[in-house]
Amino acid sequence: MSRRSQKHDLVLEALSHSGGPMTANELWDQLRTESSGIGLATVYRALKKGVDDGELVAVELQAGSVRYEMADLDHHHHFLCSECDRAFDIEGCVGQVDRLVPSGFRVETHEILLYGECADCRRAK
Amino acid sequence: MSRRSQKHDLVLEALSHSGGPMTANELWDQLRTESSGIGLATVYRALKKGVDDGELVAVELQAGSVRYEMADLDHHHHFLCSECDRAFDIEGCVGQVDRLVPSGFRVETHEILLYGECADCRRAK
DNA sequence: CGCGAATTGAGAATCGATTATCACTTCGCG
DNA sequence: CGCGAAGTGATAATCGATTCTCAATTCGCG
Repeated sequence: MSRRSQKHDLVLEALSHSGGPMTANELWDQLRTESSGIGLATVYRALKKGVDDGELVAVELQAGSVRYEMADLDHHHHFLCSECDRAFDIEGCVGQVDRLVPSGFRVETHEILLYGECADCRRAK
Repeated sequence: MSRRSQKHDLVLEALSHSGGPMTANELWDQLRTESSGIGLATVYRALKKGVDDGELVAVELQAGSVRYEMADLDHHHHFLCSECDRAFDIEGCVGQVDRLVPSGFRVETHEILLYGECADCRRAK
């Protein structure tokens, strides 16, 4: 269960503490200024391996940016701040989502995405 | 209220009949084989103008692809087929979505996205 | 310590999506 | 018909995201 390398650990570590899914770039920004620093390529490598190993999942909330989150989280959804562009996890789920689907279709999963302004950005005004 | 050109009409026309939001490429594929043909650049121009004029809205359901739909549709959501990658409109909405949001956040809008297999793809098996 | 394998970082290369360019065509109108 | 403005299409250029390359570094282990 030990992770292969320190840098990969850094990435998974960061994701397990973040309050929401992060892009490669966000992770890089955060990690490169910390203690040891990290290269963008390494962030991408860690993310890819994480997904391959089933530890991470990719979430696509926007065109142009794939975010990643830990695969073992409970069912939840996301909030995307239109101001700072950060994504936040949201607990809970509304019921009966699946019954919206037209007959003949088969639902595998669903995503609920709330758009708006996060607490930090509201406070900052 | 008359639209500026035939080609722009073609694009809006196609979108008003599609059962869901479409990408520039999907529109191009569909329109270039029809009667008059159309260039990809023109599709993009029509989409941009449509959004600027408020007739179209962009919907981002996936990383890497922006789709467009008519702006005057009733509140609805989307189904994305994991097989053929097409998007479909879904009528209705579950209630109380907004109450999921953590305190301090302000929700402007929301999207519900169902993933699965569409009727056509299921039938084709 | 000392070697071979794996990891890393910086930057180049690539990739798909979108936009810009420019010569040609079409349209509105006198 | 004849002109100028607007629209169009093919393709080149651009853009941001991601991947590749390769030399340097670090790690596991005898």
